[in-house]
Amino acid sequence: MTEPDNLGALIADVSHLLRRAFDERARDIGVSRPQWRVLTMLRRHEGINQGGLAELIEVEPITLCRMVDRLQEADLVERRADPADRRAWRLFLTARASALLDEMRPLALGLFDEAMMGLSADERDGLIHALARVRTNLSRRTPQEIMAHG
Amino acid sequence: MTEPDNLGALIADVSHLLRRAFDERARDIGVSRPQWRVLTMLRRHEGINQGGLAELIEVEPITLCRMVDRLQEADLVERRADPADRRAWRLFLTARASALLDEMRPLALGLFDEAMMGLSADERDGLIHALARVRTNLSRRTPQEIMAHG
DNA sequence: TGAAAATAATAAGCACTGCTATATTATGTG
DNA sequence: CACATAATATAGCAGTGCTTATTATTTTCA
Repeated sequence: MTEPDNLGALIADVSHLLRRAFDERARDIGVSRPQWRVLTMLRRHEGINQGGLAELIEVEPITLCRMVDRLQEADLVERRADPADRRAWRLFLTARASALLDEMRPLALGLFDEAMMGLSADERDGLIHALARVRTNLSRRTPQEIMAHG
Repeated sequence: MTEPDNLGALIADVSHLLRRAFDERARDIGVSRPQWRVLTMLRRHEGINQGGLAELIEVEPITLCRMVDRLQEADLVERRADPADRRAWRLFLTARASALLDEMRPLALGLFDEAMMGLSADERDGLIHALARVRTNLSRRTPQEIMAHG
């Protein structure tokens, strides 16, 4: 019964549909999926600098820089001067961002539950395990780094 | 060994990494992942009109309209007047697009193979099956439509 | 039959992703 | 001290995908 389906089309479709579904639900909150990636990663690494965070989410430093511009503009991220390195900013979530992440959490859980509807617990585990492997395969970071930081 | 990983972060990461990997490899060819979605879908439905194709790839008509603008500009898609409905365009791949899809094929297969490296045949089947289910869950189209058209 | 409703495509404009190439400033090393 | 390197930023490009509104055409039904 498995479709003779092409993994490429499948992941392209799923990622498109998931983005749409996420954005629909998050519209009132006003955060995109990539921004949410930044915020959740930052929550686990408050005080990190931009280069480090860029590496964690695997975008170019300039890309993160501009995302942070917008997140700062939206009062979600705060840049504080690094006392030890005058070139660098240290990044922090604002209170507003923490509140927003709390607000989004049930929304996200609901969405992912909806996405996995009809899959057994074993199938869900298998999916998550397989995706984690795919992530490792495509990442430029080492598996250890991913395990350790997200 | 399964990570206590959040499906949302996982799919967000995988879809980001896959986009990056795809775009890197497709750069010389000059087609983005969403454009490739349009072209491969169109190959199976030549002569369809814009509204129909928009529905198949699940974007708004205006979104597809602008994608077709660019694809037409790049000599990849041709708009022909519909003899039966003067409001509508019928869409066709150009010879250049067919050649390009042929060229991309091994590239895409290689990428997806790299993405699934280390997964057994059973795990790959499971992944594809689970993703197909997720796609159905998130789609606005009926499962029958998806099965029938892609 | 002829006015109203629906449909196909598009225009204008917004916010965003993510990139390359380059510049600025600061740090560290031989 | 000079030079390489690092952290960030500016400018500009091409693209996604949306909302709202407009034009032309076709369909519906009173």
